[in-house]
Amino acid sequence: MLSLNYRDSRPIYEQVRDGLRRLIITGAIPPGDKLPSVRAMAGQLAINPNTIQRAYESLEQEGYAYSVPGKGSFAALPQDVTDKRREELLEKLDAIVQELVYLGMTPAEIGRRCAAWKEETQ
Amino acid sequence: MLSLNYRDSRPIYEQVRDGLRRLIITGAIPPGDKLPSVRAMAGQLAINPNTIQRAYESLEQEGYAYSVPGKGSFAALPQDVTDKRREELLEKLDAIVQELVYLGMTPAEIGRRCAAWKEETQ
DNA sequence: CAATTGTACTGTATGTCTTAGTACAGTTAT
DNA sequence: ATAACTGTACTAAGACATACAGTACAATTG
Repeated sequence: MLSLNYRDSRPIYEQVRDGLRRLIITGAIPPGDKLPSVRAMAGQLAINPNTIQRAYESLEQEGYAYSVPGKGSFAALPQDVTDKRREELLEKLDAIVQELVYLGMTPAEIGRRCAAWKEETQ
Repeated sequence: MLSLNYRDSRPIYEQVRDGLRRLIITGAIPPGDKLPSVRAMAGQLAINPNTIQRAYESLEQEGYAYSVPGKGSFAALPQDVTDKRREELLEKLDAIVQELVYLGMTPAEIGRRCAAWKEETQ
């Protein structure tokens, strides 16, 4: 379900959170579906349950999950959260385009590359 | 010349390095030009000289600068470094496009936005 | 009742970041 | 030559984040 990269400079709990966010946004984990329990996820990834709990807390604070004591944690994907995420990504997109332009690429060239983007190439 | 954001989660030395990289890539600091001395830069930003030295070390390791003991540190922008940077940025671009597509935007829509990018709007 | 769930603690170990201070060799300007 | 600069290399200390270990409790489920 998820994999950790210990060469990555990002903390483990951020890798877990970002990985789950990706699975939720892509629909791999539909909203309402139950996430693995804190202890199960920790055992599967061979890390401390506290680290998973922290990842779930962060994910819940972002709006991509909610937890019910005694029942479990569940995926969520409300409209306002996706709207906010889209704005964040567009800001990053603009910054990257700007630097690419300074590095010699034309906006049209970058635009063609984005428009030609295909899911199966990823 | 540069500004620090203490709310930013990135360490200071990375902010300095990234800021200088940007100034060099955009041409604000032409290759061969002298960067502020470690101590001058530290005084201007009101931080420790060690932190600036670390930023310069990192910048030099990336290839955007070179240092000469007794003389100073200087900007650089060799072709192979810009090529590598462009590859890094294109990878990030693809990842962002992928997520934007899952969030409902079409590749064509994203492509148009990039193609319409204007420097003066930044 | 027993097992599982999320949650909340305490404590410890480790690594990174930053500052402070000192020192040395090379370069530049006086 | 002398003084003032330059990059560079250390040590030491403190603050902070990360991760792990262990324990505990209330709510839910079988």
